[in-house]
Amino acid sequence: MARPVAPRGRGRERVLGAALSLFAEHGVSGTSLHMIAEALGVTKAAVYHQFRTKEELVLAVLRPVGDEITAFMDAAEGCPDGPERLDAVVVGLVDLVSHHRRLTAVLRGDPAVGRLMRTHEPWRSLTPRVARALLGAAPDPARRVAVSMIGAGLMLSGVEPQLAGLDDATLHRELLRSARLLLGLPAPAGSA
Amino acid sequence: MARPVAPRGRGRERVLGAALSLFAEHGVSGTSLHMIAEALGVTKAAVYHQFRTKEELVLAVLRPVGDEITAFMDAAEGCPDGPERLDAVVVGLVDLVSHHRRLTAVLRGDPAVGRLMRTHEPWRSLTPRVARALLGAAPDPARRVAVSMIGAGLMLSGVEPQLAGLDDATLHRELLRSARLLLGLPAPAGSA
DNA sequence: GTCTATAGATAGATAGAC
DNA sequence: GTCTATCTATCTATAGAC
Repeated sequence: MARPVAPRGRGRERVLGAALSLFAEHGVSGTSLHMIAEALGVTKAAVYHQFRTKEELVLAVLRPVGDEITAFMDAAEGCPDGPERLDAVVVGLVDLVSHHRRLTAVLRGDPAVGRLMRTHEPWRSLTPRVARALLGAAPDPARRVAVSMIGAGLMLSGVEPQLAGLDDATLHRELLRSARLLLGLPAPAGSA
Repeated sequence: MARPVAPRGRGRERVLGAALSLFAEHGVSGTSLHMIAEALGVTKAAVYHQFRTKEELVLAVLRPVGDEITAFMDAAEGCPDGPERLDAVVVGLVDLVSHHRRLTAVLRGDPAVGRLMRTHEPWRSLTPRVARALLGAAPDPARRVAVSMIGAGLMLSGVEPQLAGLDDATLHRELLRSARLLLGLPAPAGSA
């Protein structure tokens, strides 16, 4: 409709890349538009040409993660409730962290991002869906704590210096093992 | 020595309490001295009378946690290296989180605090001590991931909404169970 | 698409009166 | 110990030239 076909050229992607790097290092609140512009060798005004507000920029940075979560949640909710669906969600989250190691860390940690996610789609509806899938219908305290630890551990693993040396495949394998262990999920038949 | 006996009166404690609440809700970077002063019904200048800089205030807020970590690390390092020492450190950390539920969340998450801890004592020397005790001499990837998940899970549990309803004792029990599970530590004989 | 320039708000921090 | 007042720097955001 009113949306011009190609508002997202090369410039837009460059801004998103620089913003992600700086968000991961300094947090969203600790990153100014001046810092982003400086990293690109341009001025703030050039960044504002691509994104009308900082909020819009943050949401654009987070968007690939939201898309991927939506995709695997749609798929997981296709199978009946139970351990299989739970495992599918866990695998989806671990895939996500492996694909976007620095990006996922932006989600947790900064309360400003948390507020953004509580007020904007797709996060507003996505967050409860994921929580519900992991917790089940009537979670006991043990399950609540396990889910909390998995969420925190997955999201912060992208910026944990101790894990920086691990390659994606190793990180994926060990995160999945730990998450399944916490949830009491058996390793599937095909795994080593 | 040169330290006057009572620089820390009631006013100082009030500032620390308000700062902690706001740090836990908005993060350190997201909390201004104006917000702290407003919560106390005073002006910024009154806060600056108690703490010369924001950095000094943040370090003062974190101090009780540093003291407690120092104490249990000193005790744990008294016993020989091995599963017993490891378990002692884990118990110390879980105790800590239960004692200072909101406070521990300030430690992780905000990169500004991370930088502060890398440059100021006791954190500068304390952080590697804890990491070394949890990781052991030659940690494999599995151990690294488990330790990372424990660290993230413990520290963020204080602000996780899903856990807000749990009382301290329940939180303590379940965090300890999960942490031991991840590390392959057997529950001690006396536990239920 | 990028720039200069600037507005308006707010940050951390200080000076000095009471 | 708290205040008013102020400084300086930086923040988000906008206007308008090139």
